[in-house]
Amino acid sequence: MIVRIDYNSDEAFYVQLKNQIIMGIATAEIREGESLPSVRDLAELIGINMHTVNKAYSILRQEGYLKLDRRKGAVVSLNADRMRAIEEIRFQMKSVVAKALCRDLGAQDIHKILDDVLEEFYGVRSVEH
Amino acid sequence: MIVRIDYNSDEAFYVQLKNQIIMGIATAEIREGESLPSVRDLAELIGINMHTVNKAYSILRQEGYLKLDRRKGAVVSLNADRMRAIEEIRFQMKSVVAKALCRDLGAQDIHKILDDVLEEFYGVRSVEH
DNA sequence: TTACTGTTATATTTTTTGTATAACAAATAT
DNA sequence: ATATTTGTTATACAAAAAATATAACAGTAA
Repeated sequence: MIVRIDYNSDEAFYVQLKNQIIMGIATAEIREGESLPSVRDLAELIGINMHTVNKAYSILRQEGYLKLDRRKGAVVSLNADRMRAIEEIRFQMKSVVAKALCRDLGAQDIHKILDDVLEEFYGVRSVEH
Repeated sequence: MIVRIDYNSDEAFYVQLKNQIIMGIATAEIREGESLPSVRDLAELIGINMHTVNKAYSILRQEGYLKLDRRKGAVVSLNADRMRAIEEIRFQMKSVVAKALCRDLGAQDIHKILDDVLEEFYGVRSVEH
């Protein structure tokens, strides 16, 4: 699992980390049941504070991506409220579509972009989800 | 143009405002050449500070959604670098797709969501873009 | 003139973010 | 049993971002 923090980004460290872990789960780099590095290890690995990693992990648990266990550490466990998750996805999709429409992209154009991104993901994924 | 600030959101006021204006342009509630309320008016209308509105307007200009004119105020003017805009759209689309894949949504499911959102937009739009 | 535009400057307060040090309880390993 | 490692919590602090407040300027329009 490759994690890279962009110090020049306008996104907070914990947000970048959170999103990259979601990417890792989506691409099956990290699979359900597997553990992530401990908060201390990952913090030292990427050169940030322990509590920043802990914040990302906590939010990922709250949003239903992880299960935090003292025994095994942070384990991928996708048991979120699926309805709530899809609502959030719709909300974000709406934002993307709005920007696309502003640039005079049509429905076909946006579907094409979605297909490109999907292909990018499927190409990376080692096993079907 | 309806603008609504969610005080409980984790998004900054100026980000919420920025996104809602983009939505307004996408749905053609505000059309190219039309003016938005002045920074002072909009600030008072939604109950936030003038500078917060000004920040949203400035960023929207920088990202190529508005043209700011002392005469006419903030005018919708979509003359952004299209390549750059589409890159940004792809980046955000990638984030959406990642979350969707984590919830075991397939390509068809995501295309369906996209279609729903598009229909929502087209339904609202008074004239073709 | 008078009033309105975006814009800039300055200052202050509040919130968020990131870091630092420390400790606790549960589980694991040696 | 001892030592180590887990997530977790608490506290404190510094830095940055966000939001507000007041004021002023230059261009425009009625």
